[in-house]
Amino acid sequence: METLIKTLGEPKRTEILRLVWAEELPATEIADHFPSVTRSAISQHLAVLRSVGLVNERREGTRRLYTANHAELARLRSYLDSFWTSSLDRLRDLAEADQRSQERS
Amino acid sequence: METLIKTLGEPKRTEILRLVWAEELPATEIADHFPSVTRSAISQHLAVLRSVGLVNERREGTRRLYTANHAELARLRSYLDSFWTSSLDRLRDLAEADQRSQERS
DNA sequence: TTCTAACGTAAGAGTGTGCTAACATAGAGA
DNA sequence: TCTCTATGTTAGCACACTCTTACGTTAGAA
Repeated sequence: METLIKTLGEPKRTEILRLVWAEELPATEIADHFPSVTRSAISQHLAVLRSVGLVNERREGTRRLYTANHAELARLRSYLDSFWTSSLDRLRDLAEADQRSQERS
Repeated sequence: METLIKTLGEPKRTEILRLVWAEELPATEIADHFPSVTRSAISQHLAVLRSVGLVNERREGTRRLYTANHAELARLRSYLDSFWTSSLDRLRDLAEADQRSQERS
């Protein structure tokens, strides 16, 4: 999960994720969306996204077509949700501990 | 938003956030939860969390009490949600463009 | 088979990040 | 006032990260 978050900390990678979210795109076309950096840089970003499973790769001849892996981003979403639910658990635990201490007094 | 994600990319900071999620804690007590690193390291992490608004600080004498800022994490959650909604928009746009091209043929 | 397009990969430079050690500050008591 | 506790800050080291340049690979076209 930590590597997943770190991967999204890079703005170009989240932008790539947006590009391939609803549309399958070849690497070159993705790189064309970033005129400021080299194709190599984008290729390396794609490698990172692939390594953490945020995108899927499909080969077609010499081309490599990428799509976003929605499920993996969904995992991050529910991870954030766990912050809230675990806080409810924690509040419950605190309340119970407080009640026990009052019972003792 | 980028800095917000980068802040959570560090596991000790998310752990700190969990600690102060439902309970106000002084800096020393937070640092005590991390025997492997110096108090100074935790102090620096707290400074980062404070700078992006993920925690609130309250001073009481020489102590500084920290609580999580739930609203800021909620912002990140809805940012992730925007990935899905924007994809719906994008799918709609693609569908409409496709329909127009079919109408032309 | 020889070219070329579409990729990935390796090496190195420059920059950022987390940590420790040492120092600074500010209240609370004695 | 002197001291102790709680805490932040700074300098510097080690490591990780992003980018460019240069090179390697593979599949189709000529």
